[in-house]
Amino acid sequence: MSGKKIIAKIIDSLPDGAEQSVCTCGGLEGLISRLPDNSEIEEISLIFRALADEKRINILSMLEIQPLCVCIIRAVLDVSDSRLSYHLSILKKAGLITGEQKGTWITYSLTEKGKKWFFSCKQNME
Amino acid sequence: MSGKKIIAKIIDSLPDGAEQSVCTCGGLEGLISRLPDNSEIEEISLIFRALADEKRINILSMLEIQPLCVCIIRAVLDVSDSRLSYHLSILKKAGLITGEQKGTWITYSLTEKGKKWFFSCKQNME
DNA sequence: CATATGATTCAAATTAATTTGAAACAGGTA
DNA sequence: TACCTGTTTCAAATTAATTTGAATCATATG
Repeated sequence: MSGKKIIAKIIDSLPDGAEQSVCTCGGLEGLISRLPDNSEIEEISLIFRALADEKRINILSMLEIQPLCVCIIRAVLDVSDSRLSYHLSILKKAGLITGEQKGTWITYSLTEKGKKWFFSCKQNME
Repeated sequence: MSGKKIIAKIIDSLPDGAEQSVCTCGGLEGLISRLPDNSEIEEISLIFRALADEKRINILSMLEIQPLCVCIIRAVLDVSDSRLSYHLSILKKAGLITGEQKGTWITYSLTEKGKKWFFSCKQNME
């Protein structure tokens, strides 16, 4: 079934007058065409899922002050090693932080992406 | 146990040299004092949890274009009524959208908060 | 090389979020 | 009133995220 036909079918299922209410954007078709594409939506929600945890927000808050080794983060947050590693890995996968080995220790810091997102978060909370 | 004593205990548990690495922010104590407080952290993660879902990002994208009734959103996203209601309720609880009854229909739109967060999300994705 | 320490990985258990379908609710109309 | 339609609510089932503790890895040092 073609795109046009699918849209026609959707419109058909709407109550009377609903389609007309979509007036400023080229109807249902215009609406659908202006949604972000799937890969972008996936990337956005990967980042938001990474940000959607209190421990991880605390980690970002600490790293915004200065790069820190795992043991300091661990001490401040009072969590187990493996639990902290898990949260760090989520932030790393989302591209918000990066870790650099320095001898035995690993020092984490915000990436540019991490700084950008955390900064706008802070702004929006003001 | 007092705050100072707790911090002293934490420092005690750190490997040699770790505390000295926290140099630019007044040591562990300075670090802890600069973390956001709990209520703020909770509010932030409520918002991020609301944003951490692909359907909900799509909903916000649609509402950014114009206010829409439930049946249009439902048609575009192709989800069941109850599933859509669930996602709308999450966004509403986070204060990102608001619904206004217009006759039989309910029209949802972005709140100021919703616009602010969604805008900075778009900016960060550029 | 053996050992110690900082950090990660893995699988199992727990907890939280999402989906589903049935039932209920609310406004409009005959 | 009774009914229809758009929407929400609820409980049960499913799926995803998080936590836990043991095992492993990696680097430094005796």
